[in-house]
Amino acid sequence: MSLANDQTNRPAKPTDGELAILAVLWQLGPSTVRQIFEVLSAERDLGYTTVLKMLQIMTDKGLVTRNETERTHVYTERFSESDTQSHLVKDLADRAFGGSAMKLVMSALASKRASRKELAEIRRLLDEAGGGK
Amino acid sequence: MSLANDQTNRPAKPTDGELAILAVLWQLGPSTVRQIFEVLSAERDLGYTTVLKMLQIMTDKGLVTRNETERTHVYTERFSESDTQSHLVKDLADRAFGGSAMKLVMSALASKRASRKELAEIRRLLDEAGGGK
DNA sequence: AGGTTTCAACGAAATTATTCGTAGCAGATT
DNA sequence: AATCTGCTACGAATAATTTCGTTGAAACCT
Repeated sequence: MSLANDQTNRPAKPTDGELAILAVLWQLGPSTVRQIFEVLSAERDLGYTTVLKMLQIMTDKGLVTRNETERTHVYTERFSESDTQSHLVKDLADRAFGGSAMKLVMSALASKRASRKELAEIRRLLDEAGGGK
Repeated sequence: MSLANDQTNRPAKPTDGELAILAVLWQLGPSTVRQIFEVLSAERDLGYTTVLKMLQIMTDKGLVTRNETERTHVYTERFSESDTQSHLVKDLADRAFGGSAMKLVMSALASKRASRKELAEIRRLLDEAGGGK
């Protein structure tokens, strides 16, 4: 049996380049290489085939799926935005906050400004979390 | 003039390996290669000279400083734990949360459990943030 | 003094990530 | 049909990161 392309489990943390592509998919939804290239190349200088290659690698790793029914392939994120975000937060908490997501939260709150709506949402989540005790 | 070892500005985001070393420095304070090696090698398999080399690189990058007055050098973090953490949080917010640290906070709160003391601390920070409005 | 241990420096190999040129195919245009 | 355009596949170059073996010097111990 082949070992590549198995990908039943969540793949390793996306690299910076991969995350940049995922972020575009979160914005646009399922997209072609060209659509992703247009967004990314507006911000920084990179070639079309670079994006293509990365998407091929991400497909191998299982980070995205590819619809090949049309000649122009369409790529879709394999894991939801919030799911991936949670994993990234947990990873950072593990590596930089001794495993404490709450310390991470406090660090973020200590330096950042929040809108009224965001503050209300945070309080709500806080009440939920506190209610379980 | 030499370009290496200038390092007046904050260096780029530490790599995963570098962050692992910084985390040990946060735990132990100024440390020798051997001390750091002992901590890291307990968790994963790596050689002494690997740690040494990384610390030499981190010194070049300006992530740590080195005291060479004794034969056994002593390494110290160049930026504080909380400063580095803030930068990492901001970086993740930029890359994975469209620049919103508050979305990051909400993601962390949505999936994590907090202790009573942590919740109280978060509420306090929240009140401070809200008070400015 | 001679042998052993501990250390920093260095170079380089191995691994992982990023970048893109080239080739070939398919569909559209002339 | 010949040409042009847009696409995927592939290989490979480059860059960044991680790894560690070897060397030589300093400190330590008979």
